[in-house]
Amino acid sequence: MEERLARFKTLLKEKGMKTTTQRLAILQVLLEQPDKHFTAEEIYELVKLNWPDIGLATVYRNIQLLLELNLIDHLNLNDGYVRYEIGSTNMDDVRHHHHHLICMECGEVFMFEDDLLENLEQTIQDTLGFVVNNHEVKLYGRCKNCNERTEQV
Amino acid sequence: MEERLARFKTLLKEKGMKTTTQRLAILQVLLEQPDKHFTAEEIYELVKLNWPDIGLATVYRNIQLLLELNLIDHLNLNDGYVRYEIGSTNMDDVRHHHHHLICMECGEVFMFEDDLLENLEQTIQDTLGFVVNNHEVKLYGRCKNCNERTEQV
DNA sequence: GTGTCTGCAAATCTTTTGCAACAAT
DNA sequence: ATTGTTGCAAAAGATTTGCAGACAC
Repeated sequence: MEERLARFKTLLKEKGMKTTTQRLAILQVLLEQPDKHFTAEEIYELVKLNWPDIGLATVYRNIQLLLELNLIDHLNLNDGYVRYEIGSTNMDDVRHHHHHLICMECGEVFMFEDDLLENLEQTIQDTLGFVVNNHEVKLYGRCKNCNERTEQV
Repeated sequence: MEERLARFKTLLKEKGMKTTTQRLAILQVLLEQPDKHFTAEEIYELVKLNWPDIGLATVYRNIQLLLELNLIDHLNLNDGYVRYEIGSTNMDDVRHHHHHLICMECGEVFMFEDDLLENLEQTIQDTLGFVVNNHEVKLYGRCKNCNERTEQV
């Protein structure tokens, strides 16, 4: 957790950018709950708890920065908000493909890791000449809790 | 192609809704180019060619309707627009899972059919109790054309 | 004729941008 | 001291909504 903050500071220095309290606070919020998917507004509210003077525009600008530095990923659930979560790429550049299970009943989002698509990607490359760099998988359905609740009726 | 229009009219009648020229024109645009992914604005422009008085709000309202009737699907490329395409569910309720290959160089979107995820869905159901109804897969990379163009440099 | 639908304009809502003050190096 | 960054307010841009007139049935 701390290594990510340190890495962030290094990256900023390399790019001639400044290490501000707001920047660190925003990344910290994402780091603290790695399985959450926050909207910009939610990040704003959380940072405000410790830093009441932060502006929403600052949150947006720094989310953009964190995306460019590949420290966070974005997730679109098609509900009008873009959500953000701590990135999946480690320092050793091993990308853990994690995907999302979205419950259509309660809206909860679960994550799971899987590299099953690698065969498919090779097939696509061989047959279509399309080289796949990254993928995004979302599975929609009903989660365990919601299923159990229904069964009891 | 015509059967879809007929089906649309039937569905409208069943719901006590009216068959308007605008509604048919919008669906027609989507039907005519099933491998395109139009934004609302693009649909609006295309319908205007034959029906210059249509309003953008009407396009949005009827896209919503077509989504609810499951006649079209939406696609989000994270560029600020939602795109729409003719749905994948046939009259016989067989869902052809088609996914999207998005070229990060030229922006072109290709489609491919695949049901490889069915094993995975069963595994998820068995291990997590999450029942998957639908899925969305996007693969990002570089298309054949863009790869060939680079090789020649 | 009745009730839905349309086009227009205004409103909404998320995200971006301009700018003067401010803070990090 | 210099230059990037912030907070605020205004702008932008996609989508939605209210309403009076128009159209389908």
